[in-house]
Amino acid sequence: MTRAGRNGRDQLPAVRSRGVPEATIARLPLYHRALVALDDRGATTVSSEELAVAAGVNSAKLRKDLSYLGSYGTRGVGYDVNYLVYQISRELGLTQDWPVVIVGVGNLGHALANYQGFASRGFRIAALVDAAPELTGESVGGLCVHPLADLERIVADAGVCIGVVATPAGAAQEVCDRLVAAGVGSVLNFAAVPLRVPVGVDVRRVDLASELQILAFHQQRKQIEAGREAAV
Amino acid sequence: MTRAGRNGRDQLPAVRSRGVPEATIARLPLYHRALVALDDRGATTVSSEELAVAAGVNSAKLRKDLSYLGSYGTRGVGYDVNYLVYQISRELGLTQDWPVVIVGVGNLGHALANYQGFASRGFRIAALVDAAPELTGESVGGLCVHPLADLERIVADAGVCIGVVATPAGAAQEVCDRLVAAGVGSVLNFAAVPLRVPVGVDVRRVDLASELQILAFHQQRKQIEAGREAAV
DNA sequence: AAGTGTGAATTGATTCACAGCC
DNA sequence: GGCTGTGAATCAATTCACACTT
Repeated sequence: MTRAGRNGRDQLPAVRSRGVPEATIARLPLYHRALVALDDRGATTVSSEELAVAAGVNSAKLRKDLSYLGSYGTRGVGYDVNYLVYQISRELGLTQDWPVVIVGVGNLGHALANYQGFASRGFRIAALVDAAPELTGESVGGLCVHPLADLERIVADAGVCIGVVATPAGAAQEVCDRLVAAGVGSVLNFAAVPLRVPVGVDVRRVDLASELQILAFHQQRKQIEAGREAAV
Repeated sequence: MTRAGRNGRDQLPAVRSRGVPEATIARLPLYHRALVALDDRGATTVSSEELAVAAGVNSAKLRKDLSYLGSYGTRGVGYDVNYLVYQISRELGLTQDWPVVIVGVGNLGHALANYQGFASRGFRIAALVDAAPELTGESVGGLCVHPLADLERIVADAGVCIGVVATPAGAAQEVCDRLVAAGVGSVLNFAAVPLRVPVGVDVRRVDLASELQILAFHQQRKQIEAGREAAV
C-alpha cells in the first residue's frame, strides 16, 4: 500500500479509516449495487448467502465485511435490504453529493462524460476540462468543455474534491499537481503513469491495458498447461 | 480469491500460476511500462530503487517481485533494461499476439475501440460486436461492427481467447456465457454485475463507479477528520 | 431450524535486514 | 561500496467453525 500507487490490489489509504480494512471498503460498492438490485426486485430481506451470490463473493467474507460496519443483521433471519442499503450508503458517503471534474476529453473522457453509472450514485460531473483549444465550448455528454486555464476556478467554485485524470500520460502529473494545489483530495487516474501526490491525497489508478495483460498472463499459463497435457 | 469475482484486491487465478503470487502478476504490467519508458529515454541499466520510483512502488517489493521471475539483475549494478523488458514481456505473454473481441459498442466500447494502449501491447481488436441492428456495419475506430449473431463465428475464426464485455448489465451474463461456450478463456468485464463462469475461465471486473465510491469513502473520512480537528 | 457474528487458524502479501556478489 | 536476492518477521486478508440469537 502506497500513498500513490497500485494495482488491482494495493491502492490508497492515507487516513487509516477507522477499523474497516481496505479490502472490505473496496467490496462495499459491490454489496451496495447487489442490494439495490435486490430491492428493485422487491426483496425485503436477504441472507448472507443470497447476497454473497448476488455480489460474487463467498458468504463468510461478506459476513465478516459487514461485521466491520456494525451488527446490522438478525440471527436466524438475515439482513433487512433497505436498512443495509442505507448503512452502506452512509458508510460510502453516498448520501452526499460529490462534484467531480474530468480532465482530458479524449476517447475515454468522452465515455466517462456520458457514463450513466456516475450520476446514479451521487457523483455529479461539475465540469469537463481539456487543454485543446479546439474543444473549448464543445458540448460533450450535455456538458460544455472548459479550457485548462479554468481548472483552479472550477475546483474552487464547484467545491470539487474528486478529480479524474483522463489525459495522455505526458500531461497527467502536471494536471494532477494542479488539481491537488487547487484543493482536490482524491484522484482517479486513467493515465499510464503513476502519479506522485502529497501524503493525505488518495489516488486510484485504472489501467485498461494492464487488466488485459493480467488476463493474458493467465491465459498463456492455461495454454501452456493444455499443451503439456495434450503432449502426455 | 474467487473464480469469478473480485475486490480491489482479489480477482482471478484459476490455474495457480507456477509460483508467481497474484499480487506480483498484477504489478508486472506496471514494471513493463516503466521499463519501456526508461528505454525510450535511453537508459540501459536501472537499479531497483530507480525502477521502483518509476513504477510507483517501493524497491523491496519490486526486488521481491522480480525475484519470482528469476535472477535477472546483477548485484552491485542493477538490471539491464532491455533484458528485463524481454523477460517480463515473455512472462506476460506479450511476445504473442492476442486477438480480442469487444462486445457492446456504447460509450465505453467506443472508447476501447479507439484506445491506442491496446495495440501497442500486443492486443489486437479482432472485432466489435453489438446487439443493436442499427450499429451493424458502422465503422468505429476503423473497425466495422458485427451483429451479435456472428459472435461464435468470429471467436472461432479469429482464435479469440480474450473477450471484453462492455454491454449493459442486463445483457452481460448472456454475452459472457456465449463467449465462454465459444471458447474464450478470459473475460474483462465492464458491466456492473458479477459474471458467473465455469472453473478455468478467468474474469476481471473493472468498475468505474466503484472506483469513485472507494475514493469518496476515503474523502469523506478525511473531511470528518478535518472537521473534528477544526472543532478542537 | 436458520443464519448472523466473531474468535481462532490459515493463507497470502509486504517489509525488514543482511548475506552474498560484482 | 553499491545493489541484488532472499530468508525471516510482520502485517493484512481470508476462511473455518461454532456459540449465540431469533
